[in-house]
Amino acid sequence: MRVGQNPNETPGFAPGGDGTVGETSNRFRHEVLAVVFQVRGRRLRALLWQRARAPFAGSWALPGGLVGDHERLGSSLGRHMAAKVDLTDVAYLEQLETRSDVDRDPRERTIATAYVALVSANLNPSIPADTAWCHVDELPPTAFDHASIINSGRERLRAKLTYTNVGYALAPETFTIAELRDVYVACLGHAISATNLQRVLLRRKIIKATNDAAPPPSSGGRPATLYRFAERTLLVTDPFAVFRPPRSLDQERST
Amino acid sequence: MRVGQNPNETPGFAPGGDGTVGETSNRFRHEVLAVVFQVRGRRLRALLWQRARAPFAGSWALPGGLVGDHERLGSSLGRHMAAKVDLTDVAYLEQLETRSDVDRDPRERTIATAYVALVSANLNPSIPADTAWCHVDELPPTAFDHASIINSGRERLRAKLTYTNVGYALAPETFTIAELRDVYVACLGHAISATNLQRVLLRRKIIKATNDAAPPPSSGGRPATLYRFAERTLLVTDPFAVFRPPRSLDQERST
DNA sequence: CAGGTTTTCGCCTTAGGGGCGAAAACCTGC
DNA sequence: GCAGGTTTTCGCCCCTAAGGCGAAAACCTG
Repeated sequence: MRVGQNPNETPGFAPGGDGTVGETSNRFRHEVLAVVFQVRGRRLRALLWQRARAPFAGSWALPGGLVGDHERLGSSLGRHMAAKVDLTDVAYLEQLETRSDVDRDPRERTIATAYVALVSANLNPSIPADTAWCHVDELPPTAFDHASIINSGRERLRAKLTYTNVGYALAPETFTIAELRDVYVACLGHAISATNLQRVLLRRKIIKATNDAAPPPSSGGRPATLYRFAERTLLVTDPFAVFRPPRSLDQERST
Repeated sequence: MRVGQNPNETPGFAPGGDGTVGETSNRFRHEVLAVVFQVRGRRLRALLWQRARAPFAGSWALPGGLVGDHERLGSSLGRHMAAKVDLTDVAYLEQLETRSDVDRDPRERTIATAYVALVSANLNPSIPADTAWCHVDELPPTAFDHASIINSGRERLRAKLTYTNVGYALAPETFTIAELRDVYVACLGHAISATNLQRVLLRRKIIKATNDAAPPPSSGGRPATLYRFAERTLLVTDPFAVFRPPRSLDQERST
């Protein structure tokens, strides 16, 4: 699979100019942005708010804001996100990337560091009137480079879902395999066999069965076992055993 | 495998203070740093330079520098790196992460965006007198938070080496399996069977044999076939077929 | 209790990776 | 030229992870 060039990476850069021409300040506004994902109605959605003022009045933007003088990026993000969503609902947060296009903000040059945040599917946090959970496949008109950032976030989420247990941050505390499948399908964008998902996640010891079962729907059916994630901190399952330390192989780290 | 908490991630943030107290400027110095990796003498090494002036005089630091008013991060990095290494030698560049500790620079608050750069093992670029290729397992005293950044870079490199073809940026144009094995061993830090490496990389179509062979060493031995990477742009090989689109499975993306 | 529905389990197949050990292809020294 | 040493390559077999499918289990309603 060929990977699209991330607009943030610059493999073929040129030494270019001096960078320090004329009167320079070399100080920049810095903002933090959050791509807050949640699965609602079997769709992957991102939290956006509608801008009232220029630039991009009427367009939808990621929650975030300017970094304060004595703030770290993470805590600044927390401060700004608190205005849009209950912070206790954010089960996972990870730095995504930093965007530096000179004119990404038409008012003044602003460097942005984006994060990915995940909210469990069962939560329904109260959000301000100007915000909405937008289906990532049918985004409304977006402001700045936020659409591109959302796409980066989706890619990150998709990747992490396949080789880590981040699902714990998206799924409810307990869930049936069918419900978990819906979460995975929404994030990955393609069909998944519930049978396989169950076997794989069980073998990897990522989820485990509880003693409870979910009541079957009114249409009948066998009651589904409730499962839960074994750990609620990030664990990665190494793929590709070639690149794992071998079980028995003479240590060839000669000097 | 449990993953250490990245110092950059702040899962349990608190809303905290206002961030905008007293006289605020909300403008920050921003620097770019490069973790330039190369495998030399069967060891993974990073390019560092020794600081002559305070702070951290005598300690070793990553190449980089301040971002100019009209520069993007990538081009700024190119400008600064050009002072330490020939840019045409950098075969791969990728943004790593952004550090924002308030006091990571004792002089003035400086936000740093780090990149990972890879240089082919066969190259021997001329570098200034104050720089050196430092073995990542035996780093000299380092300045700022650079040691921590180098470790993040190592982790990124290790991961990407296992599920992409980035090896093309570290290995020579053509190479024997034994030479390639040495590159992988240096980066991953553990023994690897040359037999397996060959089979796996060939099956994944990441490398392919040339018609040439390398002359055997004076000690004798069968001459080794020379291989080359099939592509010299980043390709990822998906692990975990569960999370791949199924070959045949009814599209369950019901609305 | 028959028929419908949903989940779960078991069996088999396929694919990717790992470990040998033999064979191939070169060297040097006698 | 040939024996012995060295390094690479290849073939054979095993193991683990994942996928497909169908039967069985466990519920519902009428």
